[in-house]
Amino acid sequence: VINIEGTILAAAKLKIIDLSYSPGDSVYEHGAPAHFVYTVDTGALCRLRLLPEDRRSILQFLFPGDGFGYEIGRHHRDTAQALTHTKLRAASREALRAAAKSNARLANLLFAAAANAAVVAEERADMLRFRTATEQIAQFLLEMEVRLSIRGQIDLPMRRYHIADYFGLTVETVSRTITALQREKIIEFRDRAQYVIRDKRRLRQLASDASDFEFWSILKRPSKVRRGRRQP
Amino acid sequence: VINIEGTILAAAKLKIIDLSYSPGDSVYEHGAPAHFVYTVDTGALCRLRLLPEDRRSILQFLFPGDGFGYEIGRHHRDTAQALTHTKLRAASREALRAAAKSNARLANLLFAAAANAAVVAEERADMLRFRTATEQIAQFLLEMEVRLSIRGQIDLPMRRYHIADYFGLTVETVSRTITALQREKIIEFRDRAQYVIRDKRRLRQLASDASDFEFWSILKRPSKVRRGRRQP
DNA sequence: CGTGTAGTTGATGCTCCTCAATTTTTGTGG
DNA sequence: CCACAAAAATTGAGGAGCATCAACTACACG
Repeated sequence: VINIEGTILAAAKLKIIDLSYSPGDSVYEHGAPAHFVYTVDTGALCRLRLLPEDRRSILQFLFPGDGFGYEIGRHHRDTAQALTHTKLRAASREALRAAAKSNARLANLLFAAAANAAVVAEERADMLRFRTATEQIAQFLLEMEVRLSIRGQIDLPMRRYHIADYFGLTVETVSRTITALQREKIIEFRDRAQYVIRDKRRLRQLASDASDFEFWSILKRPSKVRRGRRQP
Repeated sequence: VINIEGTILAAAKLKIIDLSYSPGDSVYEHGAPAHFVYTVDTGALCRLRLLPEDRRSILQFLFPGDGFGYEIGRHHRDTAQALTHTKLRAASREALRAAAKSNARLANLLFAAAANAAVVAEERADMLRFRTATEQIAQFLLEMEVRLSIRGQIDLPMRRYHIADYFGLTVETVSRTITALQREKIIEFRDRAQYVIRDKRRLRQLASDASDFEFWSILKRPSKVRRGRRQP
């Protein structure tokens, strides 16, 4: 949940362990004892939760600099999974807690990190409530550019179904939306992972309001556009 | 965001101010300088955010014992509004911060409160993603019973549109759902505010899975297809 | 080569929203 | 206390957005 960054671990003067994971590996699983806190050195991960009926909910994608793994209770409430080859640095949660007990400065850093996490989580709840699929995915593509782009080229570490589970959509909707954005020449995918933003102004506009984006009609354009109403 | 409870304020030995509000009064508004943190003594409030196009988003309902108003930055990011006659206790945010700087125990209490707020916010984001209107409202009615019931009778301090803005639904959907629950004799409303839970078992069941609830049963045939399967 | 996984595309329909009309409740002044 | 206006809540019809189901393509890997 909470972004325990490298600066915090340095302030605590804790012993750091280096870890390495391959795509698909779990750093920890739901229900496991929460012994460590982690920060991402290189690579990409996601925090997820399994729901009834084979659904998954992805809480967060994690990139270099992000922290995760801190729990209030004794056990992890989520699962952390590597998306690519990933290197982490870990420190003992108990040692961190013990250090915070006598070190007011450290405790205040932790407080600030947790308060920030709460704000971010509330913002996200807001996003999920009111934005359409197109708005959310446009926003997502913009954010991934900020974090991942190399000379304008973005290499997505996650699959379509990760994006779907992050927003509570289906893979079909994600696919259709991305296809529509390509047809409009707003983005361009070289393969399934690599893309370039061609029209950032329109993408930004879509991220804030997709109401004038005629999503389905664009998809149906090759064939005749049927506006005929369904019979009751 | 963060639940700064009375116990925390007591630990900080801060000067406490007593405040009183009438229904509709704002405790603070979006953009105002964040000078104080508050705990609810009596009454009910909500934290909300105004969105484009006359939409509102209610982040949280607040009842006796709940804390609110703490901000990371210098200004409030939300608005806090009284729903009923309300009494609050307030303390200076700066004084709290200053006390935490030298008091590691206090700083750790603040950290725990913030970490808890982050967990709650993440849970809520999850709720909003995957649950239907019926599931969310059933859950809501159960939670209000826990916090507000007096001898089995619940007196809702909020309007229908507050509930709608809390879940990102419309008042019409909230109204239809509540009417359906009454029709099924699961709950019973005396007036718009006061209700009694008549069949808690079924309400609990609906809160976790409303797929077999024949919601539009009067108008439409029930569907036997459940949402959310993903199997080849 | 088959087999499996990821992704795309199409047809159909459920859930909830929008708009509009109506009823009920609340608040105010005579 | 009632009359009246304003606000809140309910009800109905129809449509938008996304899910579901199904079929198909593309690619990886033994």
